[in-house]
Formats: sequence, structure tokens, C-alpha cells
Amino acid sequence: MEPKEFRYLKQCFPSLEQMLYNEILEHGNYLSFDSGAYVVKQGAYIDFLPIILKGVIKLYAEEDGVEFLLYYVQSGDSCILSFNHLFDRKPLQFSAVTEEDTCVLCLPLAKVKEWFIKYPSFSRIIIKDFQRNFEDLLQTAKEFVCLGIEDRLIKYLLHKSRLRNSADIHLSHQTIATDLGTSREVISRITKKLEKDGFLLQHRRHIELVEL
Amino acid sequence: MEPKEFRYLKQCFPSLEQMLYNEILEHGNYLSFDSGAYVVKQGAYIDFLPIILKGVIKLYAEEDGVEFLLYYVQSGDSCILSFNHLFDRKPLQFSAVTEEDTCVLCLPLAKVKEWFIKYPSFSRIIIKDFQRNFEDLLQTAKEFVCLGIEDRLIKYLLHKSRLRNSADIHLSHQTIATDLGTSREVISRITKKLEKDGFLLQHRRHIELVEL
DNA sequence: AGTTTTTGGTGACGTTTATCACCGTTTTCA
DNA sequence: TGAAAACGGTGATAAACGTCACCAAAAACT
Repeated sequence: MEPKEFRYLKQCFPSLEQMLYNEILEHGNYLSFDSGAYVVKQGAYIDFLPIILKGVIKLYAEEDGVEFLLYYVQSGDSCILSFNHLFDRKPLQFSAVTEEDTCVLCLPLAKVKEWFIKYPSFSRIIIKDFQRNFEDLLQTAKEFVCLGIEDRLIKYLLHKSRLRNSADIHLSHQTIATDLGTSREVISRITKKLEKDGFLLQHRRHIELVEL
Repeated sequence: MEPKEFRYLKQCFPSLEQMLYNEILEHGNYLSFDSGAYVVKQGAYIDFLPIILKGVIKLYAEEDGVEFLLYYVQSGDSCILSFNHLFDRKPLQFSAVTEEDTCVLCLPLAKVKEWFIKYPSFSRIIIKDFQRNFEDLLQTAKEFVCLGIEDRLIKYLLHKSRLRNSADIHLSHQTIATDLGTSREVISRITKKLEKDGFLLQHRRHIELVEL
């Protein structure tokens, strides 16, 4: 493992048992992804637990040919990418795509099960992360039901802005449409309206949120 | 504890350590609910882990005045009602209503945390159940996005039918509408159409699915 | 028995959203 | 440099859905 990766590990999990660090060093596998890369694809079977050490990924679901964003997973707070394959061998029910350059630690499932019992700090992390994933998904589900596309777009833009800590969002209308599970024309019309409302400014492949 | 409740416990968790059974006997609290009762309400803080020993409950979310069904939790496969309050003190993000007479075992959170580390069989159950809850929620979210109301209604009716193992569903249009987060008129129109299509027969407060 | 509530049916209407068609501009790439 | 692809804009149209208004039958209640 690179020293850089060890630093990320320490940052993400500052208080693991020393023995667990050693085990992770021994059995963990590190992968680096450029922005926009698929980390895992819906339908695949994987035999490791992916943990985001640095970067951001978005989880996508696909159903009936429609793709849509579920929620984000990032290093720090909620960093574990998938659980549903943890104790049962099942195909993943979503895909994961990096939002920026991302460093992923992969732990073999057999070891994860072992450590889960052996190291309380480890099981605590998994459970806490699981909770956060569940909450994020629930929030998304609520928004699917209760919000129209305009409001969902606004939330999406604000989220992107917060994520990068910048008012400038470099995305095409098509990309946004895919994330929200709708079509480009719809996004074009709404951004146009939001521009007229003074909420944002449009440039080519670039939306600038206006400070309020 | 009643002998009946102990039987339910054994049925739900046939292979716990004997010591854990004893601890549950000592610290568990049993509640019985009639059909239609609220077990917990969204926004409440609870300091126990509710486990369905017998019966079925449905989880509801409420947002912007709209109520809608998330998924079912029942004794056996996925019986743990909530997780998001397990290690963090937060308000519940959904409500739980019984679908039939239901027996719930409540475990104090402090003990749950303790047992989670002490008994691998216990943590395994929690994790597995957590997984199932997540999967059910994800499935529901996908359906919110990809299916129209007609298809969601059909799935809903088939699910109800399977749940009770009967083609007769005793519900009013209003109840169904609330579950699906829509209005009664919409349900009335669709059931009418489905009746014409030969998918079901309508009676008062009672829908009969036609065998295909 | 008479009133109220619940249930279900239906027409009319407006909003939201998806889709199609077409256009001009910019970017990419061979 | 010239063709192809990506990007964004816009009008027309239709389907899906929520809402309002109103009605009649059945059930519950006093």
C-alpha cells in the first residue's frame, strides 16, 4: 500500500484497533478511479466490501431502462458502498460511478465477516454507515414521491454546489436529466425558468448558482 | 413473559445462544397490538429496538402532508422495525402501523448494543434484517420512479393477496389511495378499469382478484 | 326513524411531464 | 478542414394525474 493510502485510511477511521489496521494492511486491496468511472455495476456479483477512502461516488439504480440517482457516498461520514451482498450472495441492485478521482479500499468478504465479530469498532462503523445509507435512500424516496422535478432539480443543484463548495456546476443538461431520471428538454426548460427567476446563470455546460 | 410469546421468540430465532435467550427473557418487554394500531410514530424518539414476533406491520412515511407506504415488516424474514435510531439518538423517520394482530418484542437499546458485540448470532440477525429493509426500500423507490399508479396498484393488490393467501382484499378505495399516496378518485377509476379488463371484481369495501 | 358518515362513481378541468420534431451553435475528432 | 457528435432551445402534443364538484347508495350512529 502507498503511504498516501494509509493516510486516507487513518483519516477515515482514526480509532481502529492497531491489530485491525494491520489486518487491513495485509488483506485490503486498493483501487484508484478517475472521475466518471464505474466502480461497480448493477447486476454484478462482488466478493469484497468497497470503502471510499477519498472522493465521492454516486449510486445509481436502473429499472425499465430508466436510470436515476439514488444518493451519494463519500469518504468520511458514509463511506461504505454496498451492504446487500455482505452476508448473502446476491447481485448488486445499483451501480456506483465516481464523481471525482476516487480511492477505494476493497476488503474480502470473508475477512469482513471475521472482523465484524472480532472488532467492535469495525462492526460499529458498518452499522453506522448502513444507517446513513438507509436514511439517504429514504430521503430520496420521499423526494421522488413528494417533489416535482423543479424542486428536485433545485435540491440537486444545491447538493452539487455544497459538495464542491462552489457556485459553479459544470454539467450538461443531459447529465442532469439522467441523474434525475428525466429528459434533457425538461431540464432545459426548468433551468431557463430558474434563470429568469434569478436563481442561476447559464453558460455552456456550466450552471452558476446566484447568491441569495 | 407468556409461554405463547416465548414460542414466537423461538420460532423467529431458532438458533440463538442459550445465554442470549435468558438475557432476552430478563430484559425484553412485550407489547400486543390490535390490527390498525400505531406501533411507533414518525418523529418520535424511542429507546428500544422493536422486533415483530408475530404479525405484520407496514411502514409509512409522511412528507409535505402526503402519507405513503414504504414496505412491510413481518415476523420471520425481516422482523426488525427500525434501525436508524440504533446507535444515534434521532427521531424515527417513518411510522409503523399493524396490519393484523401483532406481537412486538422491545429490547432496550443499551442491551442491544451490548449483545451486538457479545453475541455474533444476534449481530448477524440485525445485519441481515437491515439488509432486507434496505432492499425493500430500494425496490419501493424504484417503483416510485418507474411505475405509473396503475402498475403500483396492481403490485399492491397482489402483495396484499399473497400476504393473506387470499384473493379477497377487504379494503376501501380510500385506504388504498392513502397507501399509494394518491387520491380516492384515482383508485376508483383504475379499479373500474381493471374490473373491465377482467383482473378483479369489485364489491363494497372488498376487491376480489380473478384467477388468471 | 332520521341524520350523519363512509363509500364509490363520474365529469370537467388544469398542471405536470414525457415525447417528438426541428433548429442552430459549439465541440470533437478523423 | 470538414464531418459528426454533443449541446441547448423551443413549439406542439398527448398522456398521466391531481383536484373540484356533485351525486347516490350503504352503513353507522343517535
